Amino acid sequence: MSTPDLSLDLGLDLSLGAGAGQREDRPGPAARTGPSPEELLAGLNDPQQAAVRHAGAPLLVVAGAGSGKTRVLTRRIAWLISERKAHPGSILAITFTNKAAAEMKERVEELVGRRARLMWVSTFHSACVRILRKEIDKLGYKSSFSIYDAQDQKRLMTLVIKDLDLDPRKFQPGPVLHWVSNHKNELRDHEDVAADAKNGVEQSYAAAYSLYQRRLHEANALDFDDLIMTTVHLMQAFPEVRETYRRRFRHVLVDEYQDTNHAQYALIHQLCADDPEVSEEQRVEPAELMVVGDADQSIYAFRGANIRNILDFEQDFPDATSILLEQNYRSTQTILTAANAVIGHNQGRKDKRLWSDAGDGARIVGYVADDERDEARFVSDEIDKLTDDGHRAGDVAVFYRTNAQSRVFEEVFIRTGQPYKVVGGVRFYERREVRDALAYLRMLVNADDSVSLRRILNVPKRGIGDRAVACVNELAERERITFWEALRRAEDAPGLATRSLTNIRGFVALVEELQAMVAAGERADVVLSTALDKSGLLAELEASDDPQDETRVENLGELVAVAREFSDDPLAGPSADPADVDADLVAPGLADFLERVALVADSDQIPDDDDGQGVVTLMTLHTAKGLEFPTVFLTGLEDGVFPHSRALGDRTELEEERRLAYVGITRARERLYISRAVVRSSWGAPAHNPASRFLDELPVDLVDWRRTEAAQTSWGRPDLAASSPAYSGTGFQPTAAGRRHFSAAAARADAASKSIRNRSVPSLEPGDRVTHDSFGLGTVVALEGQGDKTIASIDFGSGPVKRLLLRVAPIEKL
DNA sequence: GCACTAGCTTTTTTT
DNA sequence: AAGCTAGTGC
Repeated sequence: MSTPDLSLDLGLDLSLGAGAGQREDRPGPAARTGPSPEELLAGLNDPQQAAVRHAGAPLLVVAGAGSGKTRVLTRRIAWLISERKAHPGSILAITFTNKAAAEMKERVEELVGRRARLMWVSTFHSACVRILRKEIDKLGYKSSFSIYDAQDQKRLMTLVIKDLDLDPRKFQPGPVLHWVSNHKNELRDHEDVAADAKNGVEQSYAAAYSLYQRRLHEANALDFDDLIMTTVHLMQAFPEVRETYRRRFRHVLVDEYQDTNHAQYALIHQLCADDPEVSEEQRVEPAELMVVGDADQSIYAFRGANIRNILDFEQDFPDATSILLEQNYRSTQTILTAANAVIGHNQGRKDKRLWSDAGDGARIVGYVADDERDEARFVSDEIDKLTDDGHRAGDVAVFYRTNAQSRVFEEVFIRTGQPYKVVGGVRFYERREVRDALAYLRMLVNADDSVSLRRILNVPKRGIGDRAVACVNELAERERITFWEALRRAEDAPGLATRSLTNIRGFVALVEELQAMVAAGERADVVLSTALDKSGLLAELEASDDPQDETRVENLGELVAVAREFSDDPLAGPSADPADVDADLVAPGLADFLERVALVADSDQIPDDDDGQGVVTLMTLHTAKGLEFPTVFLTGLEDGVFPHSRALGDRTELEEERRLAYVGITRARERLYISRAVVRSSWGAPAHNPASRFLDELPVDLVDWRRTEAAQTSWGRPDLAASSPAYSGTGFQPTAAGRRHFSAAAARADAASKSIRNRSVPSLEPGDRVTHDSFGLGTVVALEGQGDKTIASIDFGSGPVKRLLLRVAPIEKL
């Protein structure tokens, strides 16, 4: 098997050319001599140096939070290239996000120069797509395959369940897909699963898996899990493909190894373990493997990550050695002690204690809020104080367990004028109009993509309804052709109305015109704007008087801008192997753009730290992984919220929540704030949540409680609040989550409601002037409800009229 | 074929 | 609180 890639870089790699180091336009990175060994090891402690220098046997680096693993990874790659003369094209580094990949590449490039671009630094998914684009024709797919995300999967699975006539109450697309996903992560295809089905229910699930997979294939599409599973199956089925990549990648590095699932493990194993199918004389030394991870930060078991991969590394790869990094360079000792204390409550973990010589630093600040709004106000006030003291807002992050919790922070931050950015949540690429636009593009690249095709067939409305679709579908099935082919031959469709036929012809003409543009290699942004224009999608939204559609038009404009930027970026194409001859010369195409869009992660959207003051970043704890901030607010520490209610009854899930807490705490460099709300409205109704059990696991003396429950509930009579009789039925419903803590929760709730009742509800009338603790001066517009359920609508001048529950709102009548 | 509505599920975390 | 489905009336 040849290794063509390795010889192709010379034309590109200016830094190897004679005298290239003298070029004055690009100082530093491309320096001729490259870094000295001393430079590459500078500032690293002993175990870090050992990890950089290690050669030979598989290596596990157990890297505690903040122990400098990114540095170790980048230095090691630079070391491989510059000291061990590894060819950059022979290095495969797997990171958890695209952003991490880009940063790592950049840093290595700073160290060893431009030829670093030949490395593969990417996520598992991107790397697999890259391989599949080249090889998947061997499995009967076309290289232009679509990548289906959760929404596409759901749509397809819904159709499958319907087609199989399964009881929709017993078989919902969500759970079925989850089940399918688990099997794919275990590398079990639909045939394996069908063979093992033990009862009727399992047979139905297996049948759904089967048909779902067939539909995917017909649509020339793969879902997220397929990307990994198919790559592994490809290598298993085609030894020559396996050998190509085994020969090519001499060094494989995997970050966040604790979050790999079985399929990802198998992929690594294919590349880095001995190949039993190859005879002695043909045998190639397997690639050198280094994996980096921390079992205490494993937080993705819910999507198939297998913590055993890291725990069993030494058994899985014979001769493996491991290195432990315990010194933390990020946080104060106070923060680390807190983190150690919490994670110490997990059972059966390898003991590991982070330490720092950065000093104790400030105590952790705690706050018990009345409700989630009060909590957000506290956070906002504290950020205010911090920025007054000269801290940058960009150094502050607010973490929460679920995306829905971002809402209150947004509302309060808008009020207080605190600039912020929410990472993740309702994602840009998941908005309806954006998905419509992308569906056009996807079916232009891959006309078999029936999910996309069906999505846009009648968007905007062009008079092709269910009836017409059914007729065309019938034709497609009868003639065993794709839905798109059937559309083109719509005149053969049985029972199709003339009117529908005309409309379909119009649609087909539109698509063919756009396809011709794509075939001619037109830029992604140009194809996109033409599609928006000629389809009438944009016109329909512009003509609408729904105010939401205005935003939609803006979003589409934004999408065109993203596409333009992408098309202008010569390094953008993620699917192009940088070692391929002309990869550097060919502008990224429409397919590359779609791929980028399909594989973006939330954390890829984190704003770059520009030199200004920056803005506060809001995100879930999961998204926060791998990041660090000088100041961190860890919010919603309530049993039922964090830990999440669905984890409360299960020890392993609870331990995963605890690891999530550990991740959250260890993101903080200098200041950590923890907070919870006594009352939190979720799903409309307010609920009383007991304190998170994780709070009890923190050493008491580390936390400076600014406000405690006693302070808020007693209203000057702490003795009474503490000893009040249990639950008095004032509308309080203990959540399922809180039931275990029933008596404590009940006592707290009772105390809380007492304090509220003790507080005077101001009697107001429309027209009254009031002040609100954070919204300021306002005018009462209307009142509804009676007694302590009274809700006042108040206009605070800026923004929409607020509806506030007087019982809890911090309002004073003027 | 389409617009409208009532009712239902949904949220845990994400590549 | 919002999006999606099924059902109904035009």
